[in-house]
Amino acid sequence: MPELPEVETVRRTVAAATRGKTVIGGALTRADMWNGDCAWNDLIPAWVGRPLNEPTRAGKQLAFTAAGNKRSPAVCVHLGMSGRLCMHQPQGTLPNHTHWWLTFDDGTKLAFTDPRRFGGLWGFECLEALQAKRWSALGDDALTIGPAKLHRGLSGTRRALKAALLDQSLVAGLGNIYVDELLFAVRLSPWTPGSDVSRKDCERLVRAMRTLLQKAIAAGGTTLRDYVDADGNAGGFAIKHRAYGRGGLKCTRCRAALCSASLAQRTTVWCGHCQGDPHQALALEKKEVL
DNA sequence: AGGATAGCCTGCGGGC
DNA sequence: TGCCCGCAGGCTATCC
Repeated sequence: MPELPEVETVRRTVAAATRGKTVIGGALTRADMWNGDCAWNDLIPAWVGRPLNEPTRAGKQLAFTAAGNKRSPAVCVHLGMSGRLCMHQPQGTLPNHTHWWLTFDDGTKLAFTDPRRFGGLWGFECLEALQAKRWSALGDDALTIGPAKLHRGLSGTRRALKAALLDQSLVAGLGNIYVDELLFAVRLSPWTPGSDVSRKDCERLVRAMRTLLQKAIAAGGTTLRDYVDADGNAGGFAIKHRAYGRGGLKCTRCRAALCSASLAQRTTVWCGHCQGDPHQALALEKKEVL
């Protein structure tokens, strides 16, 4: 499931795979996957005959523009749960559930494929419009947010730390996997109320967040099920999960059995011994622990 | 108005 | 073998 490192890996591999190529056409085969205020049919003529710029990323979203045109229309791609952006050879058939693609002058295609359709596409008249109308709702990117900003965001809420970190308007790019891994790494309970997280903890969170995400990017993204980069490669398994998906297994630090419960509608795994806090028991009384 | 919660959607794996 | 059910989850809409 694409989170920040996977999306960043896609961004880099798409950039490399489309470099030097010119857009000659494309197709949108599922109109309901397209949103925003610039229609696909109005956008594509402005792209034909031009190469793509290197895509930009905000959190888990990518933006594409065409080169050689200062006010090129922009397409925002959000992969959602099961979305993929892959290059396909001229003779290859596009996979099922391919909703949109671009064709390049060498016959290759860049295709957006999303079986579950939790992802989507948004067209805007230019990159600035995309940023103003869509990305303005995002918090600072998880790779660049500072401890002060994070602390401000958390201090105003009593909701659980995990729920807050999943909130893209607070910090953009984290998903279920990396939040569980991050909280395990810094030994904070996912149930800690946001406003109980100290400034010092925020400094540790920011440091650990950058380390974790950068390691995952260096490994080509972590992979569980659906994710592949633009070349169709699964992410490296160099990043071993220490919390995510390990409910009931032994903690790699203290050998205690890892706890698993639902928090913010997400399966959440943590070590009740290493990450325990006074709020946990109270919070869990209201929840059913699995 | 913050915060919790349903619903969207398909593929896959476990159980029978 | 094959079917059915439950689960996976990012985000939006809706309700409390």
